[in-house]
Amino acid sequence: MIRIDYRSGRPIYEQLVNGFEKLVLNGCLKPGDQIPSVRQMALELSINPNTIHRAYTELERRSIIFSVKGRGSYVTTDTQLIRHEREQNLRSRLESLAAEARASGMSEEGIVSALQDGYNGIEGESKK
Amino acid sequence: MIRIDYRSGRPIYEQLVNGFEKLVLNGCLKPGDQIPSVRQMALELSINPNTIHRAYTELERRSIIFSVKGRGSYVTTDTQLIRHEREQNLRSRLESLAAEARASGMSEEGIVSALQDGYNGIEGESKK
Amino acid sequence: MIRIDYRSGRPIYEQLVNGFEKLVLNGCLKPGDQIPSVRQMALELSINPNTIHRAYTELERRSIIFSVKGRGSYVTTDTQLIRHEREQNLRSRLESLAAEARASGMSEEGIVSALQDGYNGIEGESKK
Amino acid sequence: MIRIDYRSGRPIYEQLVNGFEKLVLNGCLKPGDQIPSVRQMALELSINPNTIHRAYTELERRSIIFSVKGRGSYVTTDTQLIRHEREQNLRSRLESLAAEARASGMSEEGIVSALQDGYNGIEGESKK
DNA sequence: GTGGTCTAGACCACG
DNA sequence: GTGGTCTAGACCACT
Repeated sequence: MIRIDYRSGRPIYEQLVNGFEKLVLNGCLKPGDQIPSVRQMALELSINPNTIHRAYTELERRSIIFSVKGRGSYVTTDTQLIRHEREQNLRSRLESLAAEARASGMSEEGIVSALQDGYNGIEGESKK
Repeated sequence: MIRIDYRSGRPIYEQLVNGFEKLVLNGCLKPGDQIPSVRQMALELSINPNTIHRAYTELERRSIIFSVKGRGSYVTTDTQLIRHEREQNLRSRLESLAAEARASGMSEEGIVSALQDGYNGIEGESKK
Repeated sequence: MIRIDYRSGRPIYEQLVNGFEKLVLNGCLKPGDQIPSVRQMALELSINPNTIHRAYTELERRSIIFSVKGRGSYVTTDTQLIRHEREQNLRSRLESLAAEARASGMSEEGIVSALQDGYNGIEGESKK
Repeated sequence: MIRIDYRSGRPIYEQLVNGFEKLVLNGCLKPGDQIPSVRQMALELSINPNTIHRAYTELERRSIIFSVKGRGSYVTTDTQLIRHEREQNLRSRLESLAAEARASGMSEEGIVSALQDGYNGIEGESKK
């Protein structure tokens, strides 16, 4: 479900948080879905349970999941929040892409035009 | 220089091609730079030389590098082409991001606004 | 179907690519036709399957054929593309013949006149 | 110097005649050059000397070579004739190419334009 | 030493 | 069965 890159230098718990966040925003994990228990996850990935726990705590802090003592952890049922998160996520990706495009000398008009092409479904073969 | 993810299922040669392409478009590899020889690369990554060669062949087909028998392989000196590729690359990423945003129900105005914020350097601490 | 000249020094895979390209532009292979499988071709010509595969890959890159995993390889159904390729092919042959004629001291008028004779069907028994 | 394709079905002597003709028109064989003796040629190619002889006879009939009893065979010194042959050769190739182009539906203007591009040295990369 | 071609044989995913 | 990827090792041409 989630793959960890141990050589990337990025903290494992951060990779877990981003991984789950992505799955939820994706729709791969739907509101109310139960996610694997800390122990199960630890076994699957051969990772210390404390690391998993730290990731789940952060996800709960962000209200992306909620945990019920003795039962397990579940994806938030607040679809409003998910939608909002998804939009925030897209916004930040758009912003940084735009910043990168600017740094590469691309004009604002060029950026907007590319964006509109994508929005209006001009199926230019993306680079894959 | 380039890291291969052996578990991703993506062909190694493809990861190599994309990796080098990124380094060149980045500017990490500059026009005229010599890139590691097929055999050296094979040793570094513990990959069969044929696989490296396949990647280099594809890169040469795309005019991103050129190879000289008995000498080695070099980044293209055609800065025009690099600039053009970089712009195409940004364009396609913008387009697919816009398409994804649309699929998530984001309005066109929202997209353009996020984009302008990024372009004009509003440094929203992006989450990732 | 295609004959390989092993003593020519030209790579086998290149001869295969040119051979198939010619058959398709000729019309000997029609849009949608299935071409022999990699293994069958390898047996027929007593050539390593990898070499055949390399040729097919290049043909697919040029959109002259397309391959379907588990099914086989087929001539492109894009007749537009075939027509365009055929014209490009003729153009480049005309250009290089004209360049050769010029190098041999033939006048431009002479070339155009020969060309018109051929176009208008003066069936001079050509020597070959 | 000349390679024979035994599987092509074209008579060997004809391949020899065309081969020598090409070498002379090329300039690879210059006026006055001695060409290999019938016996030497027969040994080199492992071909019956009679076949070689037949080819030489035809070449002599066309005045492309001349033979001196007891001495050997030589390329004609009549540069006028070579030039003329070369031009005839080019003419016939132009004619048949034009006929082929017409059969493929190419317009006369297109043909003439391609030809002029080649004549005036527009170095479009030829297809190789 | 370099890149380029070819062979041989393995394993996978697809149908 | 099909195509696709990868490995291993050979030989060549070039410098």
